[in-house]
Amino acid sequence: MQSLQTQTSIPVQLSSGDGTKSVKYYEKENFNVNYRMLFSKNEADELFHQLESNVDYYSGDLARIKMFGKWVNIPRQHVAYGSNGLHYKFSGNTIPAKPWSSVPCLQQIKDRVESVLGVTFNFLLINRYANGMQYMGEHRDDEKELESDAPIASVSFGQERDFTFRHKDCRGKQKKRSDVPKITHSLQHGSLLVMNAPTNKFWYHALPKRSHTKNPRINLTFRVMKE
DNA sequence: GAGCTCGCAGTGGG
DNA sequence: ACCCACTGCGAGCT
Repeated sequence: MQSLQTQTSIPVQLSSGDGTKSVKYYEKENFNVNYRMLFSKNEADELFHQLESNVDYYSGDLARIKMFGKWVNIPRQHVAYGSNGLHYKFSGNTIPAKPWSSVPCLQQIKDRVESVLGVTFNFLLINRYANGMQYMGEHRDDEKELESDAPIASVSFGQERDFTFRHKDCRGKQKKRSDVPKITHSLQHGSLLVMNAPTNKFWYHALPKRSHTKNPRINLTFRVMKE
């Protein structure tokens, strides 16, 4: 495990280009995030293909959220998997988890993540961004049913996209502080990004629009839910 | 390379 | 966690 202490650079950069080593970002300001490649190019290509062929995303009511009193369609596709009757509550909606066995390659990916991290996950949210116009706005994963001490493991396939972090005190017109840098990092095909506690209490994250980007990205976030 | 313009990216507030 | 309005900026062009 290679680690990198970054004090000042904006955005934070990877220290190694070979793609096989883990990179740890600075732990100032309660930011504790690791990034590494998890699958070879060939493995990632194959898994991306299998996910594209076998994952059925939610539609209709399960693809909507309520925000500021208005129901809107999410600007991406999503679906959840997990053990026995778990579900995911956010923005006024409740997303049920399908069984792991509905898509054969999920267990393989889960096994790889768990063996690398030494953590057992019971829930998976898959988000698919068909192109650069699809995105996810800034938010924290603060659902009550998430085990808040457990890491969140985010595996990426397909189109490389930027991912951003912003400290909670550096938002809004009357922000409390402006001295904490915004962090931008690219998520590569076959990579693993791990958000460790307490990052999610202090930092918002987003997958911003990239209007020139044409190709789809699939993201799998493994979580630990209270059962 | 200065100036312009138009689209994109970022932000804030509902 | 979205949508919209607004702003600043920068790539591309002349």
